[in-house]
Amino acid sequence: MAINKKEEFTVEEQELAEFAKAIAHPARIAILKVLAQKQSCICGEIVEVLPLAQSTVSQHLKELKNAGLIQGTIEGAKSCYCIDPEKFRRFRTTFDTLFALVKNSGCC
Amino acid sequence: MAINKKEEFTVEEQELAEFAKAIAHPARIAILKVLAQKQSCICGEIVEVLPLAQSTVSQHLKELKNAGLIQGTIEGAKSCYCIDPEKFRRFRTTFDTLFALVKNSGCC
DNA sequence: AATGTATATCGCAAATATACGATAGGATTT
DNA sequence: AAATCCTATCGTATATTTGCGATATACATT
Repeated sequence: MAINKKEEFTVEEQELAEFAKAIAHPARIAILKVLAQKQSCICGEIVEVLPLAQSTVSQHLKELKNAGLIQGTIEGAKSCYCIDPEKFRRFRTTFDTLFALVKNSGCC
Repeated sequence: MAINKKEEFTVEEQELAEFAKAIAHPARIAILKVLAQKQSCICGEIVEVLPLAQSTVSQHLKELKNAGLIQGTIEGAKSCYCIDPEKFRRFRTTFDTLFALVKNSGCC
């Protein structure tokens, strides 16, 4: 049981689900907001602002990076994370495709 | 460990995370598409189309219902599910608020 | 009343996510 | 060179999600 059946859906469905999962936690939304506001990309500042341990924040950053919504590069001793607006546009396009289908759906 | 820290974020962040979680699985996206296309709301047809057991589909429907993205009413012996466009608009608005912050975010 | 049909829920197993402390390793500072 | 700082990763505990079969329930049909 609990076999992974995700592969049996379309690529678009899987892609949108992946994006959605990336922002399916308030901590990760908060991280994105911090990155957007600061315009710069200091990891340590995120840890300071969030009510989570450093290791937990690092894990959330990794998930956002895996989904492609942020990029991370090593900047000397520190790590520099920043939003990938391109991927975010793709996220919105994919979501809007679903929304377009759904928005005029009548109810019984 | 693994204490739930979600409460420590803003209501908006929690709300968007909830919506996102609802569509964070390809099966649930597929269900929404079926409901949107058919315009009517027959649960049995969803089970036929998806590569999942009836009980699993029922569970996914429950999660979509909990998130408010669909409504479900008992229609005789059958159950009638349909999309709630109002909630979906709210989803999009909440997402767009994040997107607006993020879209012009420069990178290092 | 008995049978069949449709759907929800229970109980379980496996997988994944969440969270932390400890630790490792690479820079920077002293 | 040693100490310190920053961040990633490992190990671990717990919680949640995913999936199914079996069962219960509610209506429909015979």
